[in-house]
Amino acid sequence: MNRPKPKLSRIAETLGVSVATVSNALSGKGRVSPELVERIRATAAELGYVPSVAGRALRTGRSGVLGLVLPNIANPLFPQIAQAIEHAAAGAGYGVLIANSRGEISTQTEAIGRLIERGVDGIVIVPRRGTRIVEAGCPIAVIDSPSTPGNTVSADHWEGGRRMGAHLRELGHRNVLLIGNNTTSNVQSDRIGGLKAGLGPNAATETLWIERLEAAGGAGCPLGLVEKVRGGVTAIATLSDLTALRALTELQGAGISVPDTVSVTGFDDLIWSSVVTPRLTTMRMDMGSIAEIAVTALVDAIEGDRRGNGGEETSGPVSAPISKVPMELVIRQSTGVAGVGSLKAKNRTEGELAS
Amino acid sequence: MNRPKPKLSRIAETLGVSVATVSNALSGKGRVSPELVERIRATAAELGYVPSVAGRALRTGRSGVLGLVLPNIANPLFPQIAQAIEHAAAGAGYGVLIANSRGEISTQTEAIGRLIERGVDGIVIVPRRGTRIVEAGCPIAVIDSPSTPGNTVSADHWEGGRRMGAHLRELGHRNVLLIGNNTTSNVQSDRIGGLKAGLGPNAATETLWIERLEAAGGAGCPLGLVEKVRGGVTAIATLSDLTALRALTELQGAGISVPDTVSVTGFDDLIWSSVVTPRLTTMRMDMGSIAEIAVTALVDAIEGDRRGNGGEETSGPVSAPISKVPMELVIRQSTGVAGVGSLKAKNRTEGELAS
DNA sequence: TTAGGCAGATTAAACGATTAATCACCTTCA
DNA sequence: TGAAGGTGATTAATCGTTTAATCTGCCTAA
Repeated sequence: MNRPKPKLSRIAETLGVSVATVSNALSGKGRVSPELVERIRATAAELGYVPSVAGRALRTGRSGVLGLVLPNIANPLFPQIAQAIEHAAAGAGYGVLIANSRGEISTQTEAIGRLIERGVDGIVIVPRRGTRIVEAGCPIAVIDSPSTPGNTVSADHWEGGRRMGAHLRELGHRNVLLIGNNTTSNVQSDRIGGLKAGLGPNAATETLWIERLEAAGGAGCPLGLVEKVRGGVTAIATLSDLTALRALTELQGAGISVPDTVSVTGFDDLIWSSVVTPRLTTMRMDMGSIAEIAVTALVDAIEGDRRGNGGEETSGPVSAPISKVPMELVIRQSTGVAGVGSLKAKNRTEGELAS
Repeated sequence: MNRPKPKLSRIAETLGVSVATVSNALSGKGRVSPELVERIRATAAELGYVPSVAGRALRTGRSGVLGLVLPNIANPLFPQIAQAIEHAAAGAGYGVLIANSRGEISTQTEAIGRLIERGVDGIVIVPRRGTRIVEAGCPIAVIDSPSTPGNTVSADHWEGGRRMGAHLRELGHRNVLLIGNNTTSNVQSDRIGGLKAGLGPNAATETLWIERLEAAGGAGCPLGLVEKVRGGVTAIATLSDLTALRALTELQGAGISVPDTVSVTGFDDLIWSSVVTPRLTTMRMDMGSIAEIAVTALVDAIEGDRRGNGGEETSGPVSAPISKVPMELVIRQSTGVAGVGSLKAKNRTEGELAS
């Protein structure tokens, strides 16, 4: 059991051929007779040969590693993104190096720098809202929103919003409260725009921004939803499942029934959306497709550098053939027909504990 | 602006010295006169020199990259872990390559293999429950539970449970429902054990396992908490915030007040715990310390290979001086004194309940 | 005076893979 | 018979860094 990491030269001397031939056989590039290729493959497998990434990287100038920069690694959406990117990258033969930018814009630049120093071939980045990445010294795939300049691919947030709005309209909701986090996010503006379009011109909407509310009331302060419901709101459409959850518990804690009295919707289909009671109606992103498109575009740019355009190094955002990926409406239990259990009917319905 | 990636030799010829001297000066290893070191440092900075990871890796045999394997990348705890590990690794000068094992045991082995092929110097792994990692061809830091053999470091889940139990006992709870996911997790057994110890011998406890419940009732099925509360349970201690959330909404949806009628506790302090109403009392892990200890132990093993024990390569789980990190009790609004708003009191005010 | 020692540099050999250039040999056709 | 062409393999250079070994003066002590 004394095999100190077999290298090309070991295979070569085992078979009595040159390293170059072994390399050619394994990569299928040079001219090697079919039967020799077969023998080389066999002994390589037998010896458990694993090419040295370092050696290859040094020679070819490419590391086979992609960087992944996320705006806020603690974001509950992160697992989905990371998993999807990792999977897509692995499929294309790339590894994924992570870096977080902790929401700070300076840290984001620094994180990119660290990745470059580590020799990544390309970077997938979900930019901090309001940031625009232009240059970085290597190809970049930007996942933000279709309305962001330089965006490579993302979910079709506007259309997602529109369909969610339509869903509520079809249920008869005409007085809807919209809740977002902050006004500067392109993703959130897209969703809001779509939501309003889907609800149609006959619906009355009001928009609440949590960031503003908390600036006054402190983090985690009540959103004052009970008053809104008393004021006639029959549906609350949030721009994130986290907010939906916050709304849901605030309402339930006040004894307001969801969805009988008021419907609640979210966005993103986060992990808990399907375990809470009532299970959350939400709009899911197809992270798999998004990741696949982003990684493919990136890899094309990386490998195109070597082949096609002689020496013209891509450096900056790449573009993909498809840049908007449809979202999927997941109808569960938190939305219902408007007016079923209006606040007046509340006492009667709540009495039936066993229902 | 024509700087095609300055390398050592460029600095060398700019100053008219040899590459070796430059290398020595920059690494502080050989013998170089202080003033020359200074000059070399200066021109290196001026030229914007960045060492080639590939070249260094090839020569030293070390890549400066750590692998991170997670049992289920979709786990809501993942962001915290990934962020902490990435931060600790960056502090030690290492990058982090991610790999997910999608919960499958075979995928976990395969993920480890891919990391090794990419030349990682060490691996941090949160093993799938029930798995035991013995060998992998490089140093490994295992983050599981103190009662797992081969564990490197983890939170003190038992003590965390004990303190949570004590908290409930002090509030007067003597009839407590425990909810876990599955019986095979060491982490969960530790927490349950501690919980029972903390509640003391005078408390009656019953344990619910979600995995079993769902095997019969389907994923996301009701946990039947209302009946338990009717049966006299005054507190529900869950082994995860996700479960706590599930319990909380199930109770609230049925019109049961938390914490007046029943207290609910979680574990892990996940992102939403502080935004739901009532905010969740939970037990937080110090992921920062855990990650720091894991990475330090790993780096010691990696760099010790080269120096101390000549040629004796560490390969497999490493151990750390401190292996149990205290958890922090976060008391918020979901726990209260037992018996404040018992179901009987509730019945009297709100009228009789059906069935 | 000279051997020894040391500081401060240089030389040169790796590390493992890729690849352009070259070579030896065999066919084939003029 | 000999030149051209093709096939299958080899040679050798190269990627950028590290590091053991070596070299060159110069200072000191015997």
